[in-house]
Amino acid sequence: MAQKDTVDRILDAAEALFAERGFAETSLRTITSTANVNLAAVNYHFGSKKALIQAVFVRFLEPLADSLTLRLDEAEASAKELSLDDLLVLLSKAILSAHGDDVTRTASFMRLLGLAYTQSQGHLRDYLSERYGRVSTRYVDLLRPACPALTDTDLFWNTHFALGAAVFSLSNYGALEAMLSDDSGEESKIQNVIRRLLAFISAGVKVSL
Amino acid sequence: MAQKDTVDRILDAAEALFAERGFAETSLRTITSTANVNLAAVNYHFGSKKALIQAVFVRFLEPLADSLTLRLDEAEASAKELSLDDLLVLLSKAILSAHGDDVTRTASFMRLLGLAYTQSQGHLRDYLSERYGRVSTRYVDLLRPACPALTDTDLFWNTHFALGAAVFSLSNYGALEAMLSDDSGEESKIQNVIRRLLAFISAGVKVSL
DNA sequence: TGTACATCAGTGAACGCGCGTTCACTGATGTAC
DNA sequence: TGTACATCAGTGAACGCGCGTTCACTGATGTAC
Repeated sequence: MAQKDTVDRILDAAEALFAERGFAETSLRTITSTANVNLAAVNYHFGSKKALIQAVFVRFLEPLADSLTLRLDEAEASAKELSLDDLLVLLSKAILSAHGDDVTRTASFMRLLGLAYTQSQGHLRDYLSERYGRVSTRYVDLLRPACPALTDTDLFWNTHFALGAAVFSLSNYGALEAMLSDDSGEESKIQNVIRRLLAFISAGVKVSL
Repeated sequence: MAQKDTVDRILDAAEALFAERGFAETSLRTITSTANVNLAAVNYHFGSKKALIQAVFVRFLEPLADSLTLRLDEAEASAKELSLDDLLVLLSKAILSAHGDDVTRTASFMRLLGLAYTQSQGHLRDYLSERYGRVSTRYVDLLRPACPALTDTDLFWNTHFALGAAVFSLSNYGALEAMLSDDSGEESKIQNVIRRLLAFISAGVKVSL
């Protein structure tokens, strides 16, 4: 077949359009016409719009969770202590490598994560935390010994500040990049921005009240 | 009159409901019935739903911009150098004092700011940056001498990381607080969280690549 | 002071529209005997 | 090998519904002379 099959075409279009406009603002008619697919195909393959939203997240997060689990296994097997920076680098590598270095797609998916938090997608939050709670808990548990000076409350808030910085800046990456004057050129390339972000987070997370 | 007048009741209901659910997910019917007001009153007083959204932002941001301008005037008149921490404290005091220490309302408004960034409210972004661009540019210009070690690009990205940490964590404050176990009690009071946030930001913003 | 008119906040009902979903249907492929 | 039936991806048209907006209208208050 010259084209990808229907299910993938729907997921591709939905992912891009949701990231661009949000969930409520993207209609099934827009998705299906972008995907060159019949309107009824979404309900045929996924059952509902809600289920389509979940499927978009699962398609992205499943490889990410696998990659993260694998890297954590390796790191723990090596038996040496994992520093905060080790853990940050590990996470960012897992995120970036999970989809074949398609950095743009990763950045645009960050928008979806941001939307999932801000928009009232309760069904999605519950679904994702049920499905990926284990690996994220495991990661946070490794953060504790890496930051021995911090109380649990310190760590809780600092990780959420860090999450906010990451989600917000990556999800607005396109708009932010456009704000920088053209002559800064190389400096704003996304890999550089991620290095900046990691440095920012690394400094912030270590702070205790 | 026993009740506030119609315009204020509409704005109160809209602010709360938008923050809770997002713009597209909140219908005029929900707003007007919450406000005990006729459905047509929104279009009568504001002209359209878009204009209502803008009015909600203006009602909150106008006192904030005034308060910030006043404090910047005072600080610059004192003629002593403003450190990064001086500037952060100044901004957070301006934000918190702009609405009579109603911290909860301030936190819920942060959700609206987050939504304005993530949801496709292009009209809103343009409108707000036209209206409040001057005072925010003035603030950023003061940040530069306070962080002499940073290049403009450093400062650009670091301020946006900081903005992300602030918007995300305050806008999800309710949900995050609920995640903390009950026995941490006082520790999560919002004033404490803001102190934590300022410390996090202060450390992060100083970082250069 | 009294009358005529203008202004304005607010109302109730209806408008057309785009939405997610449903349903009867088609046509291709696979399976049983 | 041939026929009958089942399965399944995909389709076109329609469904009812909730949405933002409009419009003719009411009733109270203010203004002019």
